[in-house]
Amino acid sequence: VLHPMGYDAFGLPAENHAIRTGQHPRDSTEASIEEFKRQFLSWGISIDWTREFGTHEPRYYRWTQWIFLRLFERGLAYRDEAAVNWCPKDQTVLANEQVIDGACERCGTPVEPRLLEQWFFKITDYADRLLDDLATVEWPEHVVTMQRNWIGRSEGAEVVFRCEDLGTDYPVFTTRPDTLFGATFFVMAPEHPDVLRLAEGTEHEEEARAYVNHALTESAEERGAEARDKTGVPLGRTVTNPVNGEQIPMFVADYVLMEYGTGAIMAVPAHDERDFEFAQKFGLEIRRVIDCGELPCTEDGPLVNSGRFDGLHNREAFGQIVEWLESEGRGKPSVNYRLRDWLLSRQRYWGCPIPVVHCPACGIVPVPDDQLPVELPDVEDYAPKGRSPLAAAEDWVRTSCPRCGGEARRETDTMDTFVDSSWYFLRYCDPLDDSAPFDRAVVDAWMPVDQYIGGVEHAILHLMYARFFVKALADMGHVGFQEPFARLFTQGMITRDGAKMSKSKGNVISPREYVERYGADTARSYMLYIGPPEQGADWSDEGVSGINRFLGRLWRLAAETAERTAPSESPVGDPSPLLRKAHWAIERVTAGVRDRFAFNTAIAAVIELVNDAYLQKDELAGSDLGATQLRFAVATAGSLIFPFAPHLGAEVFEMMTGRRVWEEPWPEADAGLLRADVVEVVVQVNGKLRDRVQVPAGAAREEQERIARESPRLEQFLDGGEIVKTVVVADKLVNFVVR
RNA sequence: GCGGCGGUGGCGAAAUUGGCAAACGCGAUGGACUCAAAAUCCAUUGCCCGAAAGGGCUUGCGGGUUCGAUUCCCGCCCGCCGCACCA
Repeated sequence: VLHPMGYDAFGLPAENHAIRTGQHPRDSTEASIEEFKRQFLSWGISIDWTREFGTHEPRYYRWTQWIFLRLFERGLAYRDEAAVNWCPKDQTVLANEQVIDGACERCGTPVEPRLLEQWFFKITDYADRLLDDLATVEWPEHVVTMQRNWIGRSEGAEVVFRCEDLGTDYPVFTTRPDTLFGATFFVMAPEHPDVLRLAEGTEHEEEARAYVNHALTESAEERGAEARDKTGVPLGRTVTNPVNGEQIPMFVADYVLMEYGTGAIMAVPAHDERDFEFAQKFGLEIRRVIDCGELPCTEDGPLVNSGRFDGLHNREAFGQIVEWLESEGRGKPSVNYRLRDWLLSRQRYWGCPIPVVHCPACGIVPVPDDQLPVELPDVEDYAPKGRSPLAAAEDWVRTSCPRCGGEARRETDTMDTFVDSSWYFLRYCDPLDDSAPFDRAVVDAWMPVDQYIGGVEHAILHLMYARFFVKALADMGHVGFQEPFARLFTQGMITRDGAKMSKSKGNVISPREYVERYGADTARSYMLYIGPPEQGADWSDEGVSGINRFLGRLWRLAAETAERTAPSESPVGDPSPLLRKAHWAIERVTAGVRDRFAFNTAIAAVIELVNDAYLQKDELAGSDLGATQLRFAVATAGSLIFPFAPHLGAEVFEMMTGRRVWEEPWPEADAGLLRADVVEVVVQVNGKLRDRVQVPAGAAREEQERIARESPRLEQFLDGGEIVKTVVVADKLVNFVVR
């Protein structure tokens, strides 16, 4: 098992903290890392420290830049002007994935649209593979669903509507080509470049201009507000519906989005709720073309009012209409995605510099590999101002063009931190390599990660970006696998009074306090005992004392046993109930941890073992045979609790055996001792519990039924009725069905 | 609206494949030890009726399948999370 530790150190939170406290982000980041490390050590967590690194170290980000250049060479990193999400508080651009309900993920400020030159990764090229390969990983269903929805693949058709007045063609994307005969109007997004040109010279020109201007100033949040009334303005033009030649009116309306499809739609009010609402408001024709339910209806059914396709089921008409359009040159099958390219440039200081220079003669020129890393320079003022603070480092910015040698300027944007974290797991495999990001043979040996663990908050962002990086690296031959994380476990979050812990809310529980008060063993065990790890929990102090008491009990039991009994080899003689319990606990802990991450019930099993030992210790300590079994049981409790409470577990084990638990193999349950000789069998009448009887384990069905039938308490419940059926479950239960 | 997860004692929770509902812990109550307290140890603790023996009820609500349902199916209610005018 590779057990590394590292720090995703670049980024906005680190920088904002530094600005607030007036320190250089490097200093505050490194101080935080020291504190983290000190805590990990005090918790007694086993980590391979030879592999430790931070993503802010030049030795690491040199290779982040190297990967960027490889993506650039393949056209997977490109620069483009785009309407982007701008956070006015953090003074930076955000990725789509970092905009939550129209607000900045980091600070909650509503984002504004801005048109800027930015760097993008072409993740959309991988949309289909990112979607299809979800079938090859063992991930929780909800995470797979979230990724699938985020990619948002829709199959449909592109259909061309022609505006005869201007002589221009407008393609639209539709998932419902079967409803084309019901298209009674046409709508464009306010951002569509042709909108104002279309309205020009018509009676609606002024109105359209005002509408577009207003729409462009609105934030995504305002515009996307739920249950908002449909608005729009006619453009005074028509387009031709290609299936029937009808002239249908054009509108501009903000319910159509420029980012999706072509920024224009055909509207079928009879079979689309949004178009229906718009048509009602503007008094437009609503024409039914599918015989389904009450309008608007999106159900299936036979076509009507659809010319020669009448009577055909809409699912069949779907393909036939597209085929016909294609033969006429007015349409073709098409696939659309919700996924957008990944905007990776940030106008901030504390990030990995983008390794390119801008040359007046050669344009954008990549920095050659042998000049990497492009080191982040120290600047006086790194507070955000809308352009990157690096632009102020004039000495650093001015450079020569690697291609022509002339004067050039460095790129001053830095990378989104998600770039840094998209390949760190590869570096963990080979962290000391200074000649390459990693050696392919080493990475291929370790990867993919057999068991990845993280919070659901990474379901889309990190987990999508890392998958994209691995696929791109695989295509370039740098790695020999397609998916980075074979199995995923999403642990829950520990909240405080139902809220996420945060310094600004002042509701942070520091583990340090508990380590100091109770010791690391109690703090660790309690965290794991509080509930199932996938579920998360609200923190409460109630219960910490229970675990602390238990560990104290185990300690005193070991001390007393060491005093009262002599060291011995493995237990011999007839098994006591305690010896059986010890093997039962081995099985519970082993299977629970291995198969289900059921740490809470694993700890409960060890508690049961210790409780039983308390009740049986006086009896067992009295005989030589019993003493060996008692020692074994206590030593077993020590080794089973070792993964959770390592300090105490190791001490207990050593007191009982004189050996070091971490040098021993994990205990194995003796299958023979897991099965009792006599089992308690439940006796039911009509499914109701009426008695319990002792039956030899593994008894024949007839034998088990006979013993149950002889139960003295049974008679009153049979009450003279006739037994019509008897259900026997071996070693468990007998149910008499009485009429 | 769509998708996902969840709802079990006073509380955190457990129940492996449809087979004893509530393991384990917290809290509470009683007892032992102590001058006393803390710590520790022992016992009781789902709800209702009953002096007890015993009986009845109980996994958000209503149905269903089954000898038997916390578990499977159908229909609701509530909570949390994600997406959301995606054509």
